[in-house]
Amino acid sequence: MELRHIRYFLAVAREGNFTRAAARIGIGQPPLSQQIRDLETEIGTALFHRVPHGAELTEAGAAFHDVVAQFPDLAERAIRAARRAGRGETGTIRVGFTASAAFSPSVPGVFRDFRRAFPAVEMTLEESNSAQLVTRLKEEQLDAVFLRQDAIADDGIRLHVISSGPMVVVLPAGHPAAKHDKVSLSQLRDDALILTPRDVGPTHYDKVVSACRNAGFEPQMGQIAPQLGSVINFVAAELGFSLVPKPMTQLQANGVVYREIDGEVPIAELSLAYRSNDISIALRNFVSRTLAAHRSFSEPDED
Amino acid sequence: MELRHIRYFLAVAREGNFTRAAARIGIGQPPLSQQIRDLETEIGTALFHRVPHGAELTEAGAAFHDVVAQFPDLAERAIRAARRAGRGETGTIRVGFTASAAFSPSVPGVFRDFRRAFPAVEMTLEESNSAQLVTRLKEEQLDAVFLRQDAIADDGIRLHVISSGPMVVVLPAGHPAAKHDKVSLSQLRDDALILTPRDVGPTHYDKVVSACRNAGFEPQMGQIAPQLGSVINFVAAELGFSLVPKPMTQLQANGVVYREIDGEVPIAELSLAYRSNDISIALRNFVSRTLAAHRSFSEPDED
DNA sequence: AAGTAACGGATATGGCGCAGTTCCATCGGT
DNA sequence: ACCGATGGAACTGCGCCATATCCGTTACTT
Repeated sequence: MELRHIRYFLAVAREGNFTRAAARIGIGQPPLSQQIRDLETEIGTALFHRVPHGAELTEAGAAFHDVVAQFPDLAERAIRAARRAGRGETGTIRVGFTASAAFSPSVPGVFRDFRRAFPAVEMTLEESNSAQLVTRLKEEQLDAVFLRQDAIADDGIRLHVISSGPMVVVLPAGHPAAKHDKVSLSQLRDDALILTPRDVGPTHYDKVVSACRNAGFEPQMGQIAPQLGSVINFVAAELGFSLVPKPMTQLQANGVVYREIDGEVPIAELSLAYRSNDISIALRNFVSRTLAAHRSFSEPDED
Repeated sequence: MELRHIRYFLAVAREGNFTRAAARIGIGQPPLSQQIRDLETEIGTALFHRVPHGAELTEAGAAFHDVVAQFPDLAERAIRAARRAGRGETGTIRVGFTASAAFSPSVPGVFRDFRRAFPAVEMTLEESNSAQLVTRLKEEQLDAVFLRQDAIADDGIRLHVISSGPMVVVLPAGHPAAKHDKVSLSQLRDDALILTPRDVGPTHYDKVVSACRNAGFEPQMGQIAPQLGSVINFVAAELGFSLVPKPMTQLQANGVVYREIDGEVPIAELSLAYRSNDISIALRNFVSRTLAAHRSFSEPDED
């Protein structure tokens, strides 16, 4: 028995007449009659009761019909499912991001854009710190991560810098330097520097420490902030200052101000990282859309 | 796409290897490779990722597999359903019977036997009087009926007498004639005769009246009993006597005795009636089993 | 009532395309 | 170098479809 037999059977059942069914199918009435006869021989019982004006289903035919009626739709569904999967329109991708990446204007835009383009792809999001994101990426617990890092020392991971921008100073509102639109880092040589632990975000840590050294002073390490939100809170508590990527200015708090840096400005990169092997089609779509989106608005360079 | 393609696809998916799959199917590896290639061309996306040691499903292949994996079982189920229906192993039959038919030893046995032989046939049972059963049979509300009638004047209905037996007298325990093992009907010439209305069971009615006339007296019509159970109750109330088929003796009541008839004994037939056109296979099976069962124990004639 | 036409299914025959066989080349892994 | 696996090419046989025709039933006309 083939799907052809089922299609022919259903056509006759629907028309109640071999001749009309044959016309609808696009073959002649004699081969249709023969194909149904072959099917009845294979099954071993008549499916149609031939009458002068056509044919009616027998009880066996009705029982057969009850099961096979769904075949055409199922066959169509199987083909559509394969096609959609082949285009990456279905599947799952697990994306991680750091807190500061989330404040980037483009990252939420990428999520929104991708959901709209591929609503049937299940995209799960997970916020964590850079080090943990990289670990989970390597352990195949995540498929892609946005993080503020411009390199990952692992051949199995691809990393694209998708945007970059200046860092800014975040300091207490009552700080003398807060009166100025721009702040020279050297003005802060006597203040404590608040950072997240180096092991959770080494790239950011090292860039901030280098910026201070380039401004001529060794930073006095202040309170260690467990996460980014804590950095802002500690600054509000007048425990010191910090440097953050400019998009962080969205995170407003009482007693906190952001100021541009007068002098050499450290740059914060935003990157997309993913494993180089075993990329799903959905992930491939996600990466290419993300890179395309950032090519369109990351040129020319912002500063 | 045909079921052949699906069978081939599932075989490769299962084996992870075209050569082994071909061996399992019973064709060569090259035609299998070509058939899968044809399927992939029709769908428009690769279903397998060819690797040195065989083949793995792509995401499209996995999505396709999720839907088509059920096809072989569904195809088998359709064929089996058709075959069962063709053998009358499924379907519905609606059987009616009179109260006194139910007291026949064989009728419940027929129901039990048929249910065991064809558990998937839905058999519904309905008790009613003869006239109503015949009406419902003609109106296609019932498929077969057991009734105490030896003829039905309707060419569209087939009737088989499946058993017959003597009637017995039912009279009050205190009746003078109750002292004897056998009772001559003429002993009851002065007693009232209790019967169900003629229009609900004309055959029984006429046979009883004839029996009285053959015994030399015109019966005095007593209380009209709306149904058979009422007949026994009225006799218990000493309102008169009646004649019933012998199996009715199972219905015992205080103050009631059954006595065989001394002299010419009227006979009660039990018949199976059904329409002669449009017989379902399940009904055909039911009728043939009922007739076979009664041929085995209705010979020799009981009396 | 008889003859004729129309409708519908089934049988017979021939041809073309497809599925399967056989042989062999290529590639990757051991 | 050898082995296992896939895929290409040539060939063959079978199955599906088209065409012609027959048979049975029903409806219509005379």
